Amino acid sequence: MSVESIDPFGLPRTMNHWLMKSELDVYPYSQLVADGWTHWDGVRNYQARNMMRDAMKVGDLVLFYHSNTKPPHVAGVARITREGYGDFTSWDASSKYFDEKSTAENPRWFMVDIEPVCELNMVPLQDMKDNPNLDGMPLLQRGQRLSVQPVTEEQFAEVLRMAGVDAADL
DNA sequence: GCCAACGTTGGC
DNA sequence: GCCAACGTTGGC
Repeated sequence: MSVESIDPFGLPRTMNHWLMKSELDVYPYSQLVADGWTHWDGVRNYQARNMMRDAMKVGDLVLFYHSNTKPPHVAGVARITREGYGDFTSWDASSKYFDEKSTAENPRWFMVDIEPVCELNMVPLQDMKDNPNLDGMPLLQRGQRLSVQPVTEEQFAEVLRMAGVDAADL
């Protein structure tokens, strides 16, 4: 079964699901709620960039994951509100994410905008590892460090179920 | 604090 | 194009 939405041309398409990592003490989910929306800047990994530039679509849902905390956990759901565009911090010389090879005319790095959808009861990493329904989820693979990852619709729904939420209610 | 995994850099 | 050195990520 696939979730469909309507694209600007009125054609149905399959919606994608994602997981995005944020360090709890850098940008927690509560900050996203307080801000209302944010641009997801500072990603400097080509695989992650390619997903943001090419694959993330408005309306796609995101598991918001807190890394570098005990326990690491999924904290909420977010939604893509703007598709990939040049990460302006990459051509801002005063930014720690500055990259001299990136310009506004020819961006090397991309970002998307997201907004909060709902906070979740914490779903700890260990609980996801212990759940056989999540076998194969990229986050749980050994050595997986990507800060932006795809998840299947089934995996997305299962994580929400673990938090006591029905994905169909979003 | 440790360290495994992995990406990037740069000499050759 | 290879690969050693180095830096980062991120769980533990």
